[in-house]
Amino acid sequence: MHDIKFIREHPDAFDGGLALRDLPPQSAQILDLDARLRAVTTELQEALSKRNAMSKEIGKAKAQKNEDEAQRLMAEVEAMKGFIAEKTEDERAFAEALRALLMSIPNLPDPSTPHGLDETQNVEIRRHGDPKSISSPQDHVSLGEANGLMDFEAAARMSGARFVALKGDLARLERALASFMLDLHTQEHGYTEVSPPLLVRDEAMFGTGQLPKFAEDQFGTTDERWLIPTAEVPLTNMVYDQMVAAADLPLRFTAYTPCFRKEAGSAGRDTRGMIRLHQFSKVELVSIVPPQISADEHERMTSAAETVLQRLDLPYRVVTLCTGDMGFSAVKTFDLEVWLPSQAQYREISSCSNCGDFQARRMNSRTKGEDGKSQFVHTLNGSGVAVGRALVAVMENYQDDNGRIAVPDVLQPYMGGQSHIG
RNA sequence: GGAGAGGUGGCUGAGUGGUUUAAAGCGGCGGUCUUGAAAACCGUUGAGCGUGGAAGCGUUCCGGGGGUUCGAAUCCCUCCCUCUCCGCCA
Repeated sequence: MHDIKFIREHPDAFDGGLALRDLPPQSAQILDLDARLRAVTTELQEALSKRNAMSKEIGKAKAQKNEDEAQRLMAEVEAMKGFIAEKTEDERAFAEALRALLMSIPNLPDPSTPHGLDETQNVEIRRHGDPKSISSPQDHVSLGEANGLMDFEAAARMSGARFVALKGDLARLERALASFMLDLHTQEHGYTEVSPPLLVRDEAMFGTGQLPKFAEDQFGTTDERWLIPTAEVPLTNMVYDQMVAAADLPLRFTAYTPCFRKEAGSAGRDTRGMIRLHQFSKVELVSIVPPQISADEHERMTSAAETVLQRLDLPYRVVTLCTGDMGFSAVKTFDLEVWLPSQAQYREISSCSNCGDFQARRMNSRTKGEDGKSQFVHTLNGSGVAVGRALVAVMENYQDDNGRIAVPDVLQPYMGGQSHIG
């Protein structure tokens, strides 16, 4: 949600931000609507002011038993009713139109975000670890199915394409990964573990920006709720419509949840394996912070996510998303991409975004600044990390020539000391 | 699912048709006192929008939406949420 005052004062900067996302300028249309809204608001307020004053006179006249005067005034106010009703409706319509327009426009990129059309123009900023040389690596599907631990066919029979059933040690490895990540973030990075609702209302989805534009990507329920596409939604909405005490900030939440996505625009992409499913699990990180520290918190959060890959000894790189690849609500996004031997490339395993006050405006989540004035908080979210893809990465990077998978050292305590799978 | 009670500013909470568009308390801020602090006392303190150089003036907001009325926190309808009891249930 954009600040109309900012657009009034800096229309060129606003359109410049949209241009970075390759969107046409919209400030002129917005400001025209804003001007019409303000004109009708002024008209309405003048009429209401007059009505209120006369209503008080009626009260006085009645108290003085001056019925004739009261009747005369009542007739006069009643004559105003049509005008007030008309202007009230006009104001409502303009305000709704303006709101709908502002709601549909994505966040403005940070000046440091590189300009680009798509993921090919993301900018690598660092690498960590060297890919091991594995001769003719198998992909995770072959490894999993050979061991009888990954069953796409059973999943397809009951649920259709883009689902999987993990079994035995692989199911346990997924749980081990999640436990490891949660313990790391809660014990070393100051995050509070949350077990949140997985079904949310419209308002929550509007708050974080999935609605109104991206309804086709979401699974809705028959009672007008939505399956969460990421725990970012419930974790960020923990402060929905709240005045958060400054002393409580920053709030740092983490959760391990399933995520549900229709992948409507992804037909034909990543159809093999666990890379792109309708249901996957993820450990999410969310920070709610005072505005002035969100850039630092963004680095901190990214670093927390990186620690997961470092402890798992998985080679990865960090990229800054270009404007064309960045999500709707983000000001700036870092992606972590993990090395997948079977594809001989880095694939996204985490996305860490600073949303500035964009989501907070939508949620009406505020705090008191040092000047005592209320201000919108800043929100950040990041995967810490995607558990399904981490499972894929561990399988492929830890495979040996016989198709066995070594259990990473940090996961062995979560696997009852087991050192290999398969 | 059934019955009942509720939802008021950052928080607690009074207020059942008008002449204060929300009492009081807590919290916050400022001050007096003090070496400093605490306590006590005094003052001050909601948000949004419009208008204006500013002071100010106006307007909206008492869970959301709609209605009745000259006028609604207050009356009516509807939805949401919370609590209590009953039913069902992991």
